[in-house]
Amino acid sequence: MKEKGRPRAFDRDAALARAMKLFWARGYEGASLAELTAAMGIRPPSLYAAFGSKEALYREALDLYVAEGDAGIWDAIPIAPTAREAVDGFLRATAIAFTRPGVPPGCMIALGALHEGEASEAICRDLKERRAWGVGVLKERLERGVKDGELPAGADCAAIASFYATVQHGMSILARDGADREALLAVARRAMAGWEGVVAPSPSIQETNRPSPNPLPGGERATDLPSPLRGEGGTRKAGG
Amino acid sequence: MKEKGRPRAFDRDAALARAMKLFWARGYEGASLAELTAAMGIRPPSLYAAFGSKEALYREALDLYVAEGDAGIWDAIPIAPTAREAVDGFLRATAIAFTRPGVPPGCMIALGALHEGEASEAICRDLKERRAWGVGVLKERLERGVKDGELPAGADCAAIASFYATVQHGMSILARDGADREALLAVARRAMAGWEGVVAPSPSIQETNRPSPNPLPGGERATDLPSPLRGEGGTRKAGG
DNA sequence: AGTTTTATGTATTGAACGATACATAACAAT
DNA sequence: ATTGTTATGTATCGTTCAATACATAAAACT
Repeated sequence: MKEKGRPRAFDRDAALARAMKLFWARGYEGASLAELTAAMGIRPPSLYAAFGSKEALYREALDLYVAEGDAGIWDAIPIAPTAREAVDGFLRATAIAFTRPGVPPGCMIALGALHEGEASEAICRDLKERRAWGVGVLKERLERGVKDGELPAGADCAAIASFYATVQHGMSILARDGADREALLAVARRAMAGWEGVVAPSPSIQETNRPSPNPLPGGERATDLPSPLRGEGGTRKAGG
Repeated sequence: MKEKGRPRAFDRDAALARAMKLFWARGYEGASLAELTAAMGIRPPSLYAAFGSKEALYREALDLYVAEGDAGIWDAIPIAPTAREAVDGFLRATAIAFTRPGVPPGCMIALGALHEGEASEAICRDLKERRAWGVGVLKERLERGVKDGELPAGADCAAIASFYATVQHGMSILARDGADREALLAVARRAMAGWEGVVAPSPSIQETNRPSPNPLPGGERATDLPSPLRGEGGTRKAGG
């Protein structure tokens, strides 16, 4: 049975895909209604009738990105034969996905809205949760690797997952800087080249905890707040 | 000798520091003139008289960030006794700097303007160049490590530098997600735990190049463009 | 045919954007 | 005191923002 009323004159899915690519390229705030409607080939009332609001459109765009825009980066992780191959495949797929011709470089979820006060706060939270979801996917596969005896019993799977997710997030910025596929694959290879050390338990004690005398004169600068950063309270002068 | 005319009634350096922190927290486009003037305690004409424009203010804010806002993350790299300690100190300093109380989490340069079409294009380029500068600092220290015999002769210093810079960029996003200092230090430790593998020549051949049968059915998804992403040309209907 | 329902195009809304005009205030030089 | 110069505060400028009012068009239902 058909719908009542005048039928929609545009392809909703196609318009959504166009919107997704624009949000992907420009971020949530960076994509204006004028640009969106132009890219989607429709006028504002059609957009609002079909999607509700800019924010609702963005959420649908995010869902579409997860479903079809990320090239299945995460799909192979749970079913990879080993944790190592899971992470390796994940990073390789990332390098390829972030440099596909015809779509914006980098990850829509990693780059979508990184500044506080930006977007609708709810969108920032949504993106953050989706990033956390990715870490969880990695973590679960790593934990299975421990159960399988592939990884050492004391491996900190949450920390390992966080590390590789961090590498992947950095690859988004690398891609935005114009790095080509080979450059991203090189990063992926190097991340995997460190695998044995990364998955080893307590890398802090095992590898990197020599007292390490800070060679910089005034070595506490990294913890102190330099003068221009200290002032916090309002020093406003002569109220209006 | 004093200046002619009415003297400035506000502390230019303090106002710039306030502007820097707001740009740092919100990004270039995310910081509005209204917010900036409120944070700086001045009115728009004073801002334009003292700094010229929002863009010029941002450039000065960037310079201030590099001079005093990044907690000297890069300063120790050239003078560290070994390349390994240089990178280790760099990542540790990053973890500390990105989680300092009182300043926004993450890096102003990494997060400042990541979307195309955003900002003034020139600012995107400026930030990109500053990121490339950081990679260069790492690369030069690594090359000295090769000369010193600390690193293997065939080490690809540019690729190693790119890898660790990528990790650092990812740490900005991790910090924006609210990760605490210990979480960032854990990432830094794991990045260093993989050091031996990362700096080894040709990690692709040595470690990670087994044929790796893609376990995902339809394994080419990562290279194909799924249907919603294919349409590129304008299919606009019934022009206005 | 007439009513109901939904979609579209034109035009516009109030708010926020970056940036200024203008009169006045505060200094140096004369 | 007068002039020249720079800074400040008030009040905007024109533009763009996300979002709609309204009349019309195109379908289903009666």
